[in-house]
Amino acid sequence: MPSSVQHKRIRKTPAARRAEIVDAAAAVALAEGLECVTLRRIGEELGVRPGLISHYFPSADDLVAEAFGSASSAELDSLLPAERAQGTPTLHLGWFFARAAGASYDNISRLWINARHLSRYRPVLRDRVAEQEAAWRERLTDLIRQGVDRNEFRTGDPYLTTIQILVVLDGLGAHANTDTSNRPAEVSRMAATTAERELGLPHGTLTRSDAPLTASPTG
Amino acid sequence: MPSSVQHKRIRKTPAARRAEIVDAAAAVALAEGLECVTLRRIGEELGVRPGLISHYFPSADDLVAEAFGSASSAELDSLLPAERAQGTPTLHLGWFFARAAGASYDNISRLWINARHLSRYRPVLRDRVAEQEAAWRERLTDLIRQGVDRNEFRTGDPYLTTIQILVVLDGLGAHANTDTSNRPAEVSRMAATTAERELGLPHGTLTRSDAPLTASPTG
DNA sequence: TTGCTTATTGGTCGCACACTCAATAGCATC
DNA sequence: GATGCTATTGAGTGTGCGACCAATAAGCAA
Repeated sequence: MPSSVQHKRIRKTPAARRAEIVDAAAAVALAEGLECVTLRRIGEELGVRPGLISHYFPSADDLVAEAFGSASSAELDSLLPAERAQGTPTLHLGWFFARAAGASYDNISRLWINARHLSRYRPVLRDRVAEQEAAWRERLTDLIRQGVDRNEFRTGDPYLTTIQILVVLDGLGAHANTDTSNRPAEVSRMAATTAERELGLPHGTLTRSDAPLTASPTG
Repeated sequence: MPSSVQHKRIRKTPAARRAEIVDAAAAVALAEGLECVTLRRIGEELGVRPGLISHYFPSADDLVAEAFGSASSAELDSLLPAERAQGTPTLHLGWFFARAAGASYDNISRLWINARHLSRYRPVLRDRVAEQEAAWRERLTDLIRQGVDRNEFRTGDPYLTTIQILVVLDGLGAHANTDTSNRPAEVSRMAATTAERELGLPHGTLTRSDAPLTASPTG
């Protein structure tokens, strides 16, 4: 029963192994933080020697950046799908805020704080953070533009509105590592409130309780 | 010329040495980040052996927390003085936003990101962050309450307004390690705009260009 | 089956970190 | 000027990290 330690080598294609490494790194980054994405830790996670991780990522910084990018873009796809099969922009925006205000979003908030801080020391990660920020901005802007086209939203500058919403969201997420428990409801609603104000929507439009808050807009 | 290395011991009182250590740690924390607050680094900063720092702070975590607390509370005193000798609440709030929106505030934003992230792993720091958050909230709430008393501001809930302002401020500060250069003016003004809206002030009241933006409110 | 490519291992090196503790020397006090 | 307290040193421990590299074996192709 040689199940505890792996002596038998398992040889995989570079593409498969690399994907496996990135997935593991993204999972560790989300659950424990980017500081825990080390050659040893990811190697252990996959039952593989640290040198192998080094082989696929000659610089550990690249792996950390890749872990963040992978986790972030996966979350973005889940939160704001690129192609929206069903539902109106208003509904999608409501779903977005419902999830972004929930406790399940805390891991993502933590990851963003983590990445924004670590950006200070790691240029590779800094570039990746900038790239992801652009991706989130673009995805949200697209949704707002579509809402404007359909006369659901009313704003003179969808891009500006997007940034304003994201600033509030960042501000709310900044405290993911501390309290957030005894936070007034008006504060938790701030992102949605901002969106409603800037998009000319009646107050409460984006936080209707009769909407299926937990359901995925595409599923 | 034994000027390069210090072989001569300089013996100070515990209180003086401790204060010296905390000051150096706070400076390093602000300039280079809390991760750089190490026994070696601070010892080198003071021309002293690392063991001495260990003597005053048996756990390095305590020093890191102290460094953050010291830097944060010093900045708070400078930004929102406890006793305001001159100027109205409106003027003080204007000064506050002027400084908080400037580039010189970036180091503070960086420090807060740093501390909020590191809180994830260090309970001692987490407590200190919570303490400082409370202090900032309290100081700003006091200012707003005073403005309400003098009929300069109009809000039903000074505490809630305070939190809303701080959330926006946190959101703006979150990007201190990345771009912030090509940020629309409306975004940079968001904190002041939020305050004006929530306090019933005419738009522009808190960002008047004729106010002495760089002067300290206490002299 | 044989051979070859290369994915994977195992071991090593240097570095930075916190922490411990006996030995030392500055300085106030007498 | 001698004495005692203790602030300060110096040396050492153990851990975890990234990086490097020769040796090995898995699995495909001939």
